[in-house]
Amino acid sequence: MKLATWNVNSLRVRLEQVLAWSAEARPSVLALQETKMADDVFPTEALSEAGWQVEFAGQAAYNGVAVMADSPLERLADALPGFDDAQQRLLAVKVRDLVLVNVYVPNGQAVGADKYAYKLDWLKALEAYLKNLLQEHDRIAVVGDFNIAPEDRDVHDPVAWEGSVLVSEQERAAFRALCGLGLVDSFRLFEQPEQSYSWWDYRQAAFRRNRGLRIDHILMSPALAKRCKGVHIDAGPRAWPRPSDHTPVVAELD
DNA sequence: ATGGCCTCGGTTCGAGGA
Repeated sequence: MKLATWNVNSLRVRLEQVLAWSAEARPSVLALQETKMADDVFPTEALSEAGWQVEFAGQAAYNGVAVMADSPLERLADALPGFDDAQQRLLAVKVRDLVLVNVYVPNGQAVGADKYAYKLDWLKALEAYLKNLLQEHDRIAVVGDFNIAPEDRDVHDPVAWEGSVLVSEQERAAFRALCGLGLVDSFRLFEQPEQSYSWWDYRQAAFRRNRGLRIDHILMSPALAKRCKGVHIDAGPRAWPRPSDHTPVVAELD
């Protein structure tokens, strides 16, 4: 089975691309971020006509997460427990024989900004939530847009980016703390092309010049990682007309 | 280079993203 994640930067704008890509790639589970739409306008009908079961937790204009799958979905959580958050950034479901936690981690805007503090607080609450979840379940995948490039090799120009938001040491430490719970960055379980990225700025012809960051991730608990046969970034949709600035990341599991 | 580009809400531009 395939497990995929994609920040679509507006599901309203990208619905046809999501339908096209999912029909071609045939993931069993696809986690979406930045759907940017309220639940009452979510395109349930178009997706179910294409054979997908869906769960979603959205809001107008910003944020919003959703999961589509070829199998029944059971919602476990649509917010971080104990964290007062007006923004829809998390959706945890049971699907097939695993627990999927779909996250849209805050961007942080700039190191030291209020939004940066919110990002770090959010990541702390995520860590606490996942610590508990790992005590209850063996097979867990934590996927989505983490807005963190874990290492310099995940950054096209580490010198230019040094210390800035998405790569700062505090953000990277928060990412490592998640790995410290036993979760593994599944992409790095396998040999990968150098300069592999999942996001490219819309400006400066960044995609054509491959000036990107790897900030979209699929973390796996040990039991799930054992079943992982490969992970790749599918940069195809980033080259389509009117693309999202992110592209799908795909894991293959036994 | 103080930016460049894209999406949204709601107007004819500002906020937010990364």
